[in-house]
Parts: sequence; C-alpha cells; structure tokens
Amino acid sequence: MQKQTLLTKNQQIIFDLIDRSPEPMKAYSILFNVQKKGIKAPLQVYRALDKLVEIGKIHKIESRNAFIACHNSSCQVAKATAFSICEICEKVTEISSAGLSKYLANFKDKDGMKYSKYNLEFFGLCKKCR
Amino acid sequence: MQKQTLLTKNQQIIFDLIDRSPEPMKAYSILFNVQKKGIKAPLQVYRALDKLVEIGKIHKIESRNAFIACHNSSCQVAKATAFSICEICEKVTEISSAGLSKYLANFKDKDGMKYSKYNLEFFGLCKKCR
DNA sequence: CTTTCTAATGTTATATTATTACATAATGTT
DNA sequence: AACATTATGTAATAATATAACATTAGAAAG
Ligand SMILES: [Zn+2]
Ligand SMILES: [Zn+2]
Ligand SMILES: [Zn+2]
Ligand SMILES: [Zn+2]
Repeated sequence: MQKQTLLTKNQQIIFDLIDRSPEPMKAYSILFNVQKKGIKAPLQVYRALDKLVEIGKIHKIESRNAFIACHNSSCQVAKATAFSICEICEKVTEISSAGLSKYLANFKDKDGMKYSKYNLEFFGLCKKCR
Repeated sequence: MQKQTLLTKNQQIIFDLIDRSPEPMKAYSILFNVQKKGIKAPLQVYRALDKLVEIGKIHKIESRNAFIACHNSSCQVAKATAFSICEICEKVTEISSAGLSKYLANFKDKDGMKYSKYNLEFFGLCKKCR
C-alpha cells in the first residue's frame, strides 16, 4: 500500500481523466474512457470515485450525477463545496469565496444546530449563454 | 383541465402521500404505495413528481434522490431551497432562514454573476443522534 | 522474513433511478 | 367546432449504483 496522499493505480487513472476534462464527467462515461486502460467494471469506477471524493480530489455535482476535479484548496476535504451551474450549456464552476464559506461554515439553524458539511449548487446562465 | 393551483388526480395522490410521510420518499417507494390507487408505472410517478417540483409543492433532495413536501412558504416556487440532513437517521428538515435566503439570493461570484436559483444541503447530526 | 491485518482490486450479477417512444384522453382557447 | 396544450396509460429500455464473493498487494508488527 501507500501513504494517504498517493493515489492507487485505478484512482490515478480516473482522477487524471476527470482532471483533464473541461466538463463534469459521469460514471459510465468515465468507464467507457478508461476501458482501454484495463478498468472494465462499473464498480471499479465507483470505488475510485468514492475514494477520490472522500479525500477531496474530486467533487460530485449532485444535481447532475457527475464529477469534477477540485481546483480549490480552500474547500476542506470535501466538507464545504459550492458550485455554479449554467442551465443552458451545463458548464460547472467551483465557487471559491471566503465570504460565502465563512458565512455557511458558521451558519446555525433555529435550534442552534451547526453543521459539519454542506454542498451548495447555484443555477443560472453563464457569461456565454446570456 | 384546471387552473394552475389545482392538482390533477395523479399529482394529488402523490402529493398527499409525500405530504403525510415523516421522511423523504423515493420514487419507487412512492410507486409501490400508490399502486392500489391505480398508478402502475414509474413514468406516471416521475411525471407527477416533475410537476410538483416545478410548482414548488415538493422538493427533491438531490443527495438522496428523494422528495419531501414543502412546508416553507418563503422558498419561492422551488427557486431557493435549503435543507439539513442528519447523516445517521437521514432526517431531513427544510431550513427557513430569512438571513440565509437573503444572503444567498444576493450572492454574486467573482464575475459579478447573480444566480436565479440555488439548492443548499447541510449535513450533520440531528438532536436525537448527537 | 513471516505472519497478520487492512485496503484495493477483479468479476459477476443485480438493484435502483430515470427516460424514450408512442398512443390516447381530457381540458383549455379561439 | 376546431385547434392547441396538458395530462394520462403502457411497454420497453437506458442510466446510475450497489451486493456479494474471491483474490491480491501492501502495511504493520514481531
Ligand atoms: Zn473543491
Ligand atoms: Zn452556459
Ligand atoms: Zn420549500
Ligand atoms: Zn438523526
């Protein structure tokens, strides 16, 4: 095995693919693209995705069932994520706003409950599509 | 047909079921529960769900692929939703916070982009599970 | 270096979630 | 009445995700 920060073979193959993609990738599209590298079954993909999400290298866009690489060192290991999603071209951008993350990290509900994690998805039209 | 605010037969059956449920319901669980009322196919359920989401009577919890009835008049027709989700018992509560909704409705990203819609999911432990 | 433990992998089958396609019926509009 | 729009019924299938079980590779400990 290896240290925490190093990826295993399957994880690395799948991370590289997602990291190079200009758009979020879906699990079966990932599967199709890595079959030539010997990853043949959905479960191999899902297991790598689970791990990559867990360690914060990628994020899942829940409303799209798709995955993007994290390019935001301040989203602390997948515990605080925010995205903007264009409803026309489906472009997804990770939002990194100190103000927003501070506001949400400190948000307490009526019962004074604080949360350990959040995911926020904004929808609208991107520059190009307006 | 009927006016905007009235539900059709299938929509009403499915809304009533979700509205009475103490927890978010999944599409095929809904299907199972309404089969005795004559709704036999997944598509009938998904069509009603789509419409109910569109008019703001229910919301989809994206991270769970489940649906809950809206009990918050201030979430303007499904355009601004926030939930708290317990990671142990899976209890979901719609958050209604004037401060939060104001903050998010006015949030602008670096490019000054404003968004027409958002969905926020907080995760943590509910009172009972702590 | 050998034993032991754990995480990752490989493989098959299956479960769960959601949509396409096409036909029909009901309602709204003029 | 004629037409447009929305909802419904039905069958088939696509897309997303997990269960179960066997095996392998590396880490940890003595
Ligand atoms: Zn990130
Ligand atoms: Zn766009
Ligand atoms: Zn609501
Ligand atoms: Zn709980």
